[in-house]
Formats: sequence, C-alpha cells, structure tokens
Amino acid sequence: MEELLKLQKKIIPELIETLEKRYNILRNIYYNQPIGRRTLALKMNFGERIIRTEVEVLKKQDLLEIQSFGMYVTHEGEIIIDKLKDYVHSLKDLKSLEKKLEEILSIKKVIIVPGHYDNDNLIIRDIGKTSSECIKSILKDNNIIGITGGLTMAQVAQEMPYGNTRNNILVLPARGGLGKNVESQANNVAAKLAKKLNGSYKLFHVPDSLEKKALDAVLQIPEIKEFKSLIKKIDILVFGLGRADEMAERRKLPEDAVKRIMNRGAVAEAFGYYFNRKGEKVWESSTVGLSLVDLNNVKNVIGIACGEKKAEAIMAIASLKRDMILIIDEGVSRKILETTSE
Amino acid sequence: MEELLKLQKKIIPELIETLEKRYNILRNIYYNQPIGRRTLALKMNFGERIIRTEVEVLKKQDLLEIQSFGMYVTHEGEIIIDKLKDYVHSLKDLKSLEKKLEEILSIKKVIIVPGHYDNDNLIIRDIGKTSSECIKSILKDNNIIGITGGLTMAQVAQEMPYGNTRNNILVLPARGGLGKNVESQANNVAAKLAKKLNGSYKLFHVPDSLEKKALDAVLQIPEIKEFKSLIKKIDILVFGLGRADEMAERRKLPEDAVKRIMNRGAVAEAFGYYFNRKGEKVWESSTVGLSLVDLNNVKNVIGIACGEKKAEAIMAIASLKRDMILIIDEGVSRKILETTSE
DNA sequence: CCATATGGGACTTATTTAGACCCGGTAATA
DNA sequence: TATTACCGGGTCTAAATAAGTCCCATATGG
Repeated sequence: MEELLKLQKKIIPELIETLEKRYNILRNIYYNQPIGRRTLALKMNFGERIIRTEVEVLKKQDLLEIQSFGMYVTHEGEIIIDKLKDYVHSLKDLKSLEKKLEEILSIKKVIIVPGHYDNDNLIIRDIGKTSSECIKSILKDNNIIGITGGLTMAQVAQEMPYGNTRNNILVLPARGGLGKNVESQANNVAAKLAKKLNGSYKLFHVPDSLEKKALDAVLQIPEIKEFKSLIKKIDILVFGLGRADEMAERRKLPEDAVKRIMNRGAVAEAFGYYFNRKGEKVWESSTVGLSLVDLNNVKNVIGIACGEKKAEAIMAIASLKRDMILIIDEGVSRKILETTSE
Repeated sequence: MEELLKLQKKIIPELIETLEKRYNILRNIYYNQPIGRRTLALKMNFGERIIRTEVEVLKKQDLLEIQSFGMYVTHEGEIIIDKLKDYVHSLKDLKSLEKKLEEILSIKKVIIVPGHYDNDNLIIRDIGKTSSECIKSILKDNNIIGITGGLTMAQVAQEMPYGNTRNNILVLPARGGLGKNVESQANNVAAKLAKKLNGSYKLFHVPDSLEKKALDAVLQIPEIKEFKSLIKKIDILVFGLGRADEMAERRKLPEDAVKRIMNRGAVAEAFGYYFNRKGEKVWESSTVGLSLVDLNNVKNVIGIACGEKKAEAIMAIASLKRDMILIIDEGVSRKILETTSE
C-alpha cells in the first residue's frame, strides 16, 4: 500500500492536497451537522464558493446530502470518513515524520495525529481518540491509570469507547482540580475515564495551590496518605502538556510567583511542575499528587499535546523521560521540526 | 489496496482520469523517445498545449527530462511506468470487468489489458507482454506450442522475454504463412517465439489456400504427415482472432468465395476457419494445419484480440471452446459489454 | 548546407474557478 | 405575530487557469 501511495504522489502530486481538503470538509460537516455553506466556510476559513464546489463533488458522490436545513453526511460518507482516517496518516507519510521526531526528541515513541490543531479545532477529537486507543493497547488487568486535567484529557476520556476487555482498572487524578470548567478537572476526567473502562476511581479533593502549613497538615490525613501510596503504583500515566505562562495564569498564581517562575526560564508545565527548556524543574506547585520521583517509576507515560504554540513545551518535557509516548498533532510536530532545523 | 482505491475513487473521482492521462503520456514518450511535444501531441490526439502542461508536471516530478533533441523518460520514470502498469488494472477495476465478461461469454478466463487499442496502438505491446506472461505461466517442460500469424502474434513473440526456465519446448505454426509482412507470418512468429523460449521449431511451407487436388497431394508428403501428427499433440495453442471480412480480404480469396463466406453470416476467423455469430463453422480454408477436431483436444487455448471492431468476432469465437483464455484490450471488452447489454 | 524537428517564449482565447451578491423559504425566537 | 438568523439556490462578475496558436533560435542528421 505504501508503494501505491508513493507512486500516486509521484504522478499526481496534487492528490494529497485535494484529498485532504475534501476529507476535512466532509469531517467538519460531520462533526457540525446539520450545517450550512456559509457557517462552514467561516469555520474552516475558506471562501464560501470553494466550499460550494467541493460540496457539489461530495454530493455527487453521495457522501453528503443537502436539505433546506443544512448539509449532513450520509451513512456512506461516515464510513468514508472513518476509513480515510487510517489512510491519511500513510498518505502524508507521517510515519517518517514520527521517526524523525523520535530522533530529534530522543524519545521512545511519537504518535502524530494528522491535521493542524490551530486551523481545525476538531483535531482535538482525533487526538483524544488516538490517545484512547493507545491507552487501551497497553492497558492490562488490575492496572492503575493516573490522568491529569485539561481540555485535551477530557477529550481523551470522551473518546474512550465503552466496554472494556480489562478487569479491575483503577483511575486516579494525578493531581487536584484546576480551572473553571468542571468537565475538564482531573477528578471529573478520571471519573469519566473509569466509567468508560468499567473500572473504579478515587477522587482527590485538595485544592491546587496550598500554603505550606496547610499542605503539611493535609498530608497527615490518612486518606491522603493512602492516595499518595496509590499514586506510586500508577502503571499508566496520561498527562496533558502545557505552556508555563498559560498554566501559571490559568492556575491564578499570585503575580509575583508568576514572575519568579518565568524569570527562571520556565516554558513547560506538566502535572504541577514547571520546567525550563532543558527540562529542568524550576518550580513546583505546592500540592499533593504525582512527584517527579514517582514519575521515574511509572512504566507507561503518555504525554499529549496539540497546537503549534506548545512546540517549545513539548521539546522541554521530552527530555524529562526518554521512554515516554508522545501524542501530538501534525501541526506542532512540523513546527518542532522547523525550529530544530534552523 | 483495493479498498484504498475505492476510497480514493469516492472522494477524488477525477483521480483515475488524471492518472491515466499522465501515465499514457509518460508511456508514449517512453516508447517513442526521444520525441517532441508536437509529434507526441499528434500521435496521442491531444492538443500541443495540453501535452505541454502535463509534461511540465512530469518533468517537475523528475519522471522525464527535456533536452533540445526531445523528451525522454528518466530511470525513475521507467520504474514508475512499470509499477504503475500493475496498479492501473486495479485502479480501473478491470477485475470485475473480467468477471462480467467471463459470465457473458461463458468462458473460463478473460484477461483484460488496460487501454483502448483504437486510441493508442501501443496497447498492442501490452497485450503482447501480458500474453507472453500468460503463456509462460502455463508452460511446462516438453510442451508443444502452436501459434498462428498476424501482427498481434508477432508482438507476443516480440515481448516474450529471453531466458526460459522450461526445457525442450517445440513451437509450431498452427497453419501456413499469410500476409505480405514476412515478420508476422506464422512461420516467423513460431521461429521467433522458439528462439525466445530457448526451444526448437518446425516450419510449415504450404501456402494458405490450395486447390483440393493439390491439397490432397501435399497431405501425402511424409513431412507433412509428421507435421499433422505433431499438431495433434499441441499443448498450448495461441491464436489471433480476426474479423471474417478482413481476413478474407487479407487472404486474397477470390471474390465469389468471399461473397459466399459472407453470405453464410461469417463474422469471425481463427486458424483458417470462418464462423458465424453462433460460433458455427461456415467455411474452412483448404489448407493444412490445426483442425477443429484437434482444437477440442488442446488443453490450453489462448485467444488474443484487440480493437473495438473485433467485438463481434470475439463473441462468436467464445462459444467455440468454453475453457479458453481470452486476452483482449479494455476498449473491445467495454464494447462487448455495451452491445450485449443493449 | 539544408531540411526537419526540437524546446522555449509569448500572445490570445476558452474554460474553469472563486468571489459577492440577492432571493425565497424556514424555523426558532422575541 | 413579527423578527431574526440561517438555509440552499441562482446569478453576475472578476480572477485565475488551461488551452490554442504561432514564432524563433537551435540542434541534429543526412
């Protein structure tokens, strides 16, 4: 199959572009149906007319239908979307891109999801789906999963299919809650994921940023102690990867703390730690949860991120744990390649 | 792979057209190189400009080079041509077309060579190559091959690669010489094929149309008798398939004989016999060679034809021997489908 | 040296594609 | 009930692309 694609690319170089364009349009309709031309054009940053011509082709191919209330994907179209997803990866030769990044970042495995998150926010769904498949593939009976919060993690739980084959799965939030959106708090994500996996979960009701005294006190609570010991047994850690500046702001840290963190060259954040470009810890949230020492003992670490602006953060985190699996979108992966080759 | 092609065809319907166009241009350049734009345009029945644009693409892809003395295909281009050949068959879904024709014609096997002979005479080369591969695939040690004359058969011998793995092959002309072109006479074809197969051959010096008396006399010659007995042992018969009217004319039969043949509804000719639409013999050349009775005893019969005008003849001959292999071009195969579905 | 075929350039004309509207309908909403 | 926002479809115009046509300097082979 790979060979056929190479042949086609040679003799019809414009193929990939067209295919991707149509695929994206079809996908966008599917995820937003029913939707009209103009709204779609606006959402995809295309001209109205260009949407129109492409839609006409897709309609003629019976991949979508047009009615007075909008366009929607036919059953055949759904199948095409699903199957095409697997091929788009090959078509774009993302496998070789993955290999390159694994080398550059000195990381065990990089999984690239086709598409540019910055242009198409729907990509986060694919990232969620791919991540959930990745988790399922390494999940074993009696495993403990640790997961952080964030929109991306919420999406991972969202896309995880029901009906699991593994028994006795326990899901823990890797750290306390965060952010305004209840849905994307680590607790909720963990609960949702556990439900999907037909497993159990434990919640973790400790605010993110505590004063030292309070923290020490909290650590004495038996339940928290038990939690800490459970966290040390995590088999699979799934975490979202953030920019230091954004996370500091989102956590609503005091202004002077933010300044201090940034002055120390922080670029990346993950499970409460802030790192500089070299992946060195420059700050640590005073909270209860997974520690850097614990991290080293986790067998399966899966870092997930999307968006070009995360490039620097990804590069920093990569040096943190060499045998991690990194799941990112195509856009940021190309960005990383670009910045490192300069 | 089949699935990928289906997907692509669904979402990029224009793909096949473009691919075929470029492939054909590349092929035509290859077979005529070095060649110029205008000559090629003339040969392919395209506008000069259209050739130009396509050639520009192919050049950009390093599939061909352009120099002052003309265009020629690069090494990479050659590889592409060769590999693409296999895919074009799948791309056009000729396999299902073959199956359909096998049903319609009630024949064991139909092999369709992509392309339209009437538009592109180079197709005869592909037919030759495909046929030679077919022959090689069923050829065994000590086999006797019978082959008729004609341009197509000459091409079969031409495209047969040197260096055979089988031993002690004998090639016989299925009948006497025919036509003005020495190259394409059955004798020469047999000799050439034998050489390619590293085997031996026997020639057959009897004119095509003899009077009855002369014929009887000839049949008494020991060499001819031996020949007749050898012909009965043919393992593989390869024959070209012709229109009755054309063959009668080419054989320079007397006018009244032609009239009589045609009046009896003759539409097809093969190895000296003329058949009506139902495949019934309506005339027989008075010559020495393979008989209809002999035909029934041949294990492997390969009929080869190309060009839309052969459609009727092919349909007639098909009913002659159900377990034959038919090798035809895409053009005539679609024509047959068309006429039978009316 | 000449006849012929070559690619490249340049111009005009067709064709396709994209942009920018408007229109009548519809469905939810105020 | 009036309104508003969005829907597909129609249509005109501008832009871009593709195609047709001719010319020219040149290389090649007789």
